[in-house]
Amino acid sequence: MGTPHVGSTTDEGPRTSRGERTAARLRDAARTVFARHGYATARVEDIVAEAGVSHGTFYTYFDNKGAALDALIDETSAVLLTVVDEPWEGEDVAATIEAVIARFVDVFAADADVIRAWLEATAHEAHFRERLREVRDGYVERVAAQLEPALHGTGHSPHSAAAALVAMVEGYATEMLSDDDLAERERTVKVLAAIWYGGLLRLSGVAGTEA
Amino acid sequence: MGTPHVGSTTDEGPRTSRGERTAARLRDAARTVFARHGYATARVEDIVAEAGVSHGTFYTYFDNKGAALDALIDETSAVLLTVVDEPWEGEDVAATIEAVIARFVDVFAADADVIRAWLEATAHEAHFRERLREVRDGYVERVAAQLEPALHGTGHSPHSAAAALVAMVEGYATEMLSDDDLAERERTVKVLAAIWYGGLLRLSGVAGTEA
Amino acid sequence: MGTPHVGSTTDEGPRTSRGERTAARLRDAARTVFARHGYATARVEDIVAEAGVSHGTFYTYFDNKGAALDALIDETSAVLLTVVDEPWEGEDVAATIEAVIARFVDVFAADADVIRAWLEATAHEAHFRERLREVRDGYVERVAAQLEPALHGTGHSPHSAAAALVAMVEGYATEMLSDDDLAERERTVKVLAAIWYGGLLRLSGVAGTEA
Amino acid sequence: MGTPHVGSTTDEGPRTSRGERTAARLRDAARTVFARHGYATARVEDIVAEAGVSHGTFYTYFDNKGAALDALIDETSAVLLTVVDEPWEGEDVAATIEAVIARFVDVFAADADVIRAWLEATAHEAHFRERLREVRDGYVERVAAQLEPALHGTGHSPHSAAAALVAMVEGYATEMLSDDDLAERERTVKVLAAIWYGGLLRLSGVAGTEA
DNA sequence: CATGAATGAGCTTTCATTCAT
DNA sequence: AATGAATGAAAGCTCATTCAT
Repeated sequence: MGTPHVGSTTDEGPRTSRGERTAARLRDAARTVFARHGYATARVEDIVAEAGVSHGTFYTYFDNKGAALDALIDETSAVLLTVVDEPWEGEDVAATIEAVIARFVDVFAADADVIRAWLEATAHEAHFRERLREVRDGYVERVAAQLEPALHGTGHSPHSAAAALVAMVEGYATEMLSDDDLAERERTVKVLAAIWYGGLLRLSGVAGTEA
Repeated sequence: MGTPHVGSTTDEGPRTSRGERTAARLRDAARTVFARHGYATARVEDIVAEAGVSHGTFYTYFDNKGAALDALIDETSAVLLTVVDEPWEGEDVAATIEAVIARFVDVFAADADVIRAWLEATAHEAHFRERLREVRDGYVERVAAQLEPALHGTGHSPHSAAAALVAMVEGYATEMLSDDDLAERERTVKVLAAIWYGGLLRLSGVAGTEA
Repeated sequence: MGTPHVGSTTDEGPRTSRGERTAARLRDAARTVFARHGYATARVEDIVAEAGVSHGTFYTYFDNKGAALDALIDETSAVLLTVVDEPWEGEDVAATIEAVIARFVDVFAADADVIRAWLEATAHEAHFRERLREVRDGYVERVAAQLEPALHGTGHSPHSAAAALVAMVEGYATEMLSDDDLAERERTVKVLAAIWYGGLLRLSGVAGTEA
Repeated sequence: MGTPHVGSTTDEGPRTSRGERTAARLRDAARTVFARHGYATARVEDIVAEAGVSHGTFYTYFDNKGAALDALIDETSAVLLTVVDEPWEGEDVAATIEAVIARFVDVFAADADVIRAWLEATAHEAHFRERLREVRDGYVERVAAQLEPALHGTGHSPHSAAAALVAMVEGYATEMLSDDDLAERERTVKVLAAIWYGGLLRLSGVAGTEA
């Protein structure tokens, strides 16, 4: 929130409640417009039109177009980090995995628009590439740490395994999931959890000699 | 600019061998530049500078920037469809899966630059969105058909499972793999194959009650 | 470039008085530049230089070059239609004709620059062709209606006669008249009026057997 | 024919009969394309496509686009000058006038496409303005000379009267006449001749006191 | 704080013309 | 003579950003 865009040091934002309302309108508008056109193609004019404010007002709240995306990413990555930091261990491993995946899928589904714009922006701005690496490395490492004991001595890198599992969840959730079909979401979580769990068993050498 | 452009197969092009050489130079240059800047930020001027031709020459071969990406996608998707259509069945299921994944990872690694530009372009041009859906649906369906027998009666949708496994391979290969470390690539293929196979066992109900 | 453009009445434009001033400056500049180079060869850059504003400002007020000509045509054709609608009948036919012609010549002389650009533009844009036809048909029909009684039963079409007389006045006024020589203008009006009146007599069969 | 464009001193053109054929094809094509798009908007590419030759061939025959129009104007103005120089006096003045007008209208109708392109080109190239003035002055002066005796002592300038009558015929013929309706053409000639003759009577003071 | 006119660098695209083959 | 690829100087138009009000 308010984290300035790269190179900027001033904290954007309003001091009054009227200003807070305008800022919120602009964030919402930016999100809508990024979802509609993508980040690169979105025009500041579209955003202010959507927000119902004048052109100049945008720059009262953001240093530039990138800062608006940054503000959205602030929120999304905060939520993602929260999810990563939630407790993970549990009696029933399969159920724990399913719970973790469900939480991730929920976040991805809720913020898919922001994430897609973010991913797109990584293609042309190093700043967004870095922010993505930072957050993604965060949860890949967290997952890798969880996998460590199970993979110990198998020759498989926990990091690789974590990256693969994360790629699966992320890719499915951001690109293939329609954001309103709740039943589909539940089925998806079950499939992802099964693959994750079965994959882990196989990686750890516990199962998979049959069939 | 979100503006649509002409179809995928450009009728532009040379009638002489000199022209063929120029066209190839432009395609290579486009690829290099898209890899460097992303699609949206790439300028035609960058491409012609890289190719060592004049500005106008670009338009002798392509209607616009999008047409250049289309030409690259033509090649990449042809290769992808070839991989999809290669034989799939084999005595040893685990080995077969590993072989298939290895082929996919090879293609993705080889054409990661094109694919990343393509993915980015889906954000602002419907045309590229459609081409991606077309090709991706192609291999998701192919994979789903393979999974069908194993998942029959389990309540899991072959399509979802296929989408998840494909997302894992695609995501890992295009975003997390450095394109020159061959050893890393081999380890990765083993991990992906293990997850894929173990996940399948679990999905099909064969294994996974242990642990 | 033969490309069509937006309608005649631009919704572009200023909401402030400063903007109104800029718009007027641009209209004047466009007129000057069209007079100097013709429509096709005139560059937006010439217009903004003449108006003393930046390049982008032009597009705040007009969608494109054609819209600037449209704005000028709006004014000119409004004046022309006014002249057409002024009273026409009078005691002395010859004097009435002279008065009407004088009014027309005045308008054509005053707006010859716009009209010449307009005529030129009809060569490459259908839109201007249509606007011309609309306005010209307007006064040709008005004149034809006046001639009707006199030509009744003569076998001559009032429309043809009107078209011929209008062509004479239009052609003379826009192409052959220098716009500052007032004495020349007065002599011209007398000649045109004499031809018009004598021509009518002859067409109506009243005179012309002599000589 | 072969008169080079302004500034050029080489006589364009072919030495062989094959070359002559190509030149003719290009002239025809230029005429067609100028008629379709106007002079400014016509592209050399359109002309060569219409002629069925390659791009470079155009420049074997013409120094530039203007030279192609010049070649067409060469033909048209030659015909116009011929008409002007044809005998003019006759027993029956009214009949003579009608004959002269008929010849003019025929030429204008036949070459309306060239003339329209020529008129348009006067808007942006001084060269064509000069050629037009030259030819037009030619027949205006010729007509003025004919009117001289009749207008002597009336206070009306023979030049003005000639210019008005020429403007009428030119304007009507190039802008208002459809080029294929022969009956319309005949009626038009009668109307123009009547106005011309009646106008003259009036100008010379012979008639017009009635009505 | 909000407004919206003004800026101008930047990018795409076009097309007359040249020239090696 | 004919070809068509290559050139590069123009334009046109867009849009992030600034700033006077």
